[in-house]
Amino acid sequence: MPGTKEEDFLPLRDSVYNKLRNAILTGEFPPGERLMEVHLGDKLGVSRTPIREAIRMLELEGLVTMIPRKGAMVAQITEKNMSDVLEVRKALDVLCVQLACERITPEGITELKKARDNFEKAVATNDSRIIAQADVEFHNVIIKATGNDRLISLEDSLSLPMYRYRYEYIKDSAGHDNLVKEHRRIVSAIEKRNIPDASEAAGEHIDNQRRSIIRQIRMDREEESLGALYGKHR
Amino acid sequence: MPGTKEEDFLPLRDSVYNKLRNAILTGEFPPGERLMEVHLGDKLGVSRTPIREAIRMLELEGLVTMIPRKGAMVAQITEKNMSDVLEVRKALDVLCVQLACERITPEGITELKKARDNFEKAVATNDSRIIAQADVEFHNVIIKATGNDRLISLEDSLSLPMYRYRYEYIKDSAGHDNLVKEHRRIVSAIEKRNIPDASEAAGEHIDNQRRSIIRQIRMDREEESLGALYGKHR
DNA sequence: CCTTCATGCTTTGTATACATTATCAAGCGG
DNA sequence: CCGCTTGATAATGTATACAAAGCATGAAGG
Repeated sequence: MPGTKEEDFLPLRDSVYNKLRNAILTGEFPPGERLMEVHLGDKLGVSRTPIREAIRMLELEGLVTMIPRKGAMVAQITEKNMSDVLEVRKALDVLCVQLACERITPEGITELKKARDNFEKAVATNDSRIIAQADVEFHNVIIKATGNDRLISLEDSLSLPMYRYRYEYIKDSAGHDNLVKEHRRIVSAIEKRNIPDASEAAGEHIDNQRRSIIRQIRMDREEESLGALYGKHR
Repeated sequence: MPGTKEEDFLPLRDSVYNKLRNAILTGEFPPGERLMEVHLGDKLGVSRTPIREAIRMLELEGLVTMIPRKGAMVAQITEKNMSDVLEVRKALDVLCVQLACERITPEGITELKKARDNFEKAVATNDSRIIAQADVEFHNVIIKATGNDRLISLEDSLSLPMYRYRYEYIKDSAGHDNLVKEHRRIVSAIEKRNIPDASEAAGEHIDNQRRSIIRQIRMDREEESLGALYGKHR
């Protein structure tokens, strides 16, 4: 009884996809790591076919880069790259709260408040992992409230590349009070269906995230250069 | 010497992808058509493997729907679906012109004006195919001017589903004067780097498109019902 | 000593064979 | 006559075998 979940019922390619995605997001597979089909298939106990399909999915989400006849590697995280994603996400997050203002149902509002409270409880634990999880769920409630399926899937895939920085972002943000305040403001604006206020709050929320992530990337880069100086590379 | 282009050098999966995409966009494969791997492979003279990979790509772009263990079919176009896409595209198109206002180079402006003039010349021909092509190129200039790679690829894939309606949209829009006027306004606003004006113009541009496409979908649906009444189905 | 070409190994691209599952129809039973 | 079960069939899921291309290594020649 391996898997211990319903994992046994979903196709191998999805199972492989989940495993690879996790490995990338947690940093087990660092940027630049080559993804070789036979090797991975060997490691995961499946053939090349599901591996290939999983890698294709990851490519479309921007987590891996493929070069024809050369192979796939974990996508490099550049400042430009992340900046591009965040620019788009800002526009879409603002759209999300706007649509949520217009369309959220009373049940949705209840759910949203619950997610907000949940987040505050998570913050109290001071455990990055729990906080990150609660944060994702909070945003998912808003996104779902838009009722726009395309928007939902886009937000999902644009969030992925940043999860590699989520823990640091959570840890970093000096005192989580800011996050809590921002969430409260968003909830209150959506509840009052105040579109301008909600838009502004969502925009600032992303801007803060951007600042934190960009700083993190710059730190990583410096660390890397230092490592190179000391011959730690290779 | 088939292909007559460099098609012979790109992987089979990409070649298959292009062919299938075209067949869907031109309506040769109507919505609901099942895409069976063996059949397609037989028809195109390749094995199932490249077919599968091409279908996966099309799925990620929303042109086909896959159901595990059941197969793939050409995505149904519903009003909701198209409305969802257009809602997102409005936000992204507005973002495009905003960024273009900030970042476009003098060469970009020259190129933009050229694209605008080109479009007006295309309109003069009164040939839907030429007009549609010029319209796409005009928008591509703006999108490229943003310098945001992620935005570029997103716009690309969100435009695809609507190409199925592009010809009708072009034909439909009562006198193309409106389109010409809108393009002129956008160009002028970008040139002056007037973000509010550019945003408004881009927003209206999409709203017009939305109206036209929604109308078209409703007409299609009625036609379909009529066909059913007369027993034309199946 | 450097450059270049050839050769072999590694890896991806493609085809095909085998396994599994969903669908449909026919037959049996109520 | 209706419904359930069961089996045949056809399609997808997965594995593997074969082809071709890229890259590195090394040897030979200048």
